[in-house]
Amino acid sequence: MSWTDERVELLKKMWTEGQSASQIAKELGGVTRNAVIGKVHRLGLSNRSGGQAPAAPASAPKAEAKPKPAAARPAPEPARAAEVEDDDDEPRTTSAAPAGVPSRKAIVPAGQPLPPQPSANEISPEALAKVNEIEKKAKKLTLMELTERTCKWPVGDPATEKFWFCGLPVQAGKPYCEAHVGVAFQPMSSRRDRRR
DNA sequence: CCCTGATTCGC
DNA sequence: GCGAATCAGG
Repeated sequence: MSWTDERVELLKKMWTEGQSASQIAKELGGVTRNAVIGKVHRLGLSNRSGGQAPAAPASAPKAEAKPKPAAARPAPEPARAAEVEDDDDEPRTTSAAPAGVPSRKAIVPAGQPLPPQPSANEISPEALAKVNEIEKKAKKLTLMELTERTCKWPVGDPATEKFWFCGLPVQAGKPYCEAHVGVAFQPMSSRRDRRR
């Protein structure tokens, strides 16, 4: 595969959107993430545009050159339904998942395990905010698409069609992504202390 | 281990 | 210019 105009554009677009090199590579097809990264560099969009690279004299051994793209991202793009096949014309009874803590106001079949309900009470507002944030980027995987390393946090009502799993990459050996781990594993109740 | 981007260097 | 291999970090 060669870097046609279109492909380069898609690359730019996705990179700007904050997609990872591997995701871009997957989307483009026929290239590896290395290829993508290499191209990104050649195109000179490794760092955020606008700002000029601070003149880095060859004599300066910049040990902390970490132009992390993440820091470059000005604002998360609004979710654009691209690859997700969402063509059912089905009436959205529950409507799009409000995102946030998996809510199940609707009917939950008896006997069905509820989604991980974080004790419904005091959860770091920050953690919740974080969850809301990342759920916009959720891959919205189906049960079948889950792997050992995709976040298995359920969103929506299992009884409806509008149900999916976060699907973002988990980090350690945890079942959830970073954000969801935050609300899933609460630090044990700060019980004054329970000396052994 | 999984992932990320960064860099190098033969092609 | 390209990208696999490698490096460096989380």
